[in-house]
Amino acid sequence: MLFFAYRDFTAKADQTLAQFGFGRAHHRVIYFVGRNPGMTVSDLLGILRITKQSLSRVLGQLVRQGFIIQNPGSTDRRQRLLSLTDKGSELERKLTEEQRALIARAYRSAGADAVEGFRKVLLGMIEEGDRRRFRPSQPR
Amino acid sequence: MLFFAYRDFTAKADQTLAQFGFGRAHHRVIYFVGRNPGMTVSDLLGILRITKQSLSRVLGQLVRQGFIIQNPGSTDRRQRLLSLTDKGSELERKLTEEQRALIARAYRSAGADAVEGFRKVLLGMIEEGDRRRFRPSQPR
DNA sequence: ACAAATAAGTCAACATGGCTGACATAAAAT
DNA sequence: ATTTTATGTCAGCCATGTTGACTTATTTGT
Repeated sequence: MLFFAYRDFTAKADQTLAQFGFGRAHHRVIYFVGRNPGMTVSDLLGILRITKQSLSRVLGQLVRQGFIIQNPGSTDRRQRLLSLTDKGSELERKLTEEQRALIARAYRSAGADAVEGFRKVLLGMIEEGDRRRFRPSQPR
Repeated sequence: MLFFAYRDFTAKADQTLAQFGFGRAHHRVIYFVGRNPGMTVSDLLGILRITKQSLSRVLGQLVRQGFIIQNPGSTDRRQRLLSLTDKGSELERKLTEEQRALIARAYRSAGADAVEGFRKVLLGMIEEGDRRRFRPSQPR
């Protein structure tokens, strides 16, 4: 079920991304930066669990094409804090909108109790250390 | 949440697969053939939503290395019905066992009601045509 | 103050698993 | 007898992962 749900969850966004010459890897970056403005590159690497060489390819494209900006950290100036530009936010909204619609439909047809259960089980599948992201209203 | 859950759900199996020189694509084939013994290549293509050229690469390896056998269809002899060999079943069990443990843990900590909700929501996310696979005890 | 550690980036080469397009074969359907 | 279908194959391209080696700027620790 997870396979089917994930397959269908990503299908539409993938189409939209293709129009920009982007792939799912770009979407992940846009998504997480959008939800954690000012996050560091290390943070992102820790979430995605890919190498910095892999990340740098997609991140570099997004920066060069003006979807993401990097600002030096205020306390630690080695860091390059990531945020979406307006252009980046627009794309993020567009992509997430489609997925939100799909999720919303599933939520409506399943009911509020089901949604709570859904989140509970998903949370239980996630590695201990990352669960806190979903507890109060922590970074996602 | 889906991203994190999927990431962690696949992590362990990916390690095991790597020991065999396989990837996630092989796992998908082994998984679906294991649950639908005697399925056709077309069936599998329809589930995975990839091209036959992509499938043939991984399927070919699995067949040549004796994890899957192909038998001509009885009514339609153009078909090559797919099943796991004993060797294939063994690998399938090994892979699924790890994932089953993870799911079981999540289920236990979330409770039976949550599980029902989880399945309901997932089902709602899946494209209409594929939902029937999960209704009674149809092919998955 | 200096050495070591850290955050980020870069170059190069390689692997996996998607894709398109063209074509082949056997069997079934018309 | 012809066309369609199920499957497979070859060749080449692209996206996105990997390792390994090395650079630069900045911070940390002694």
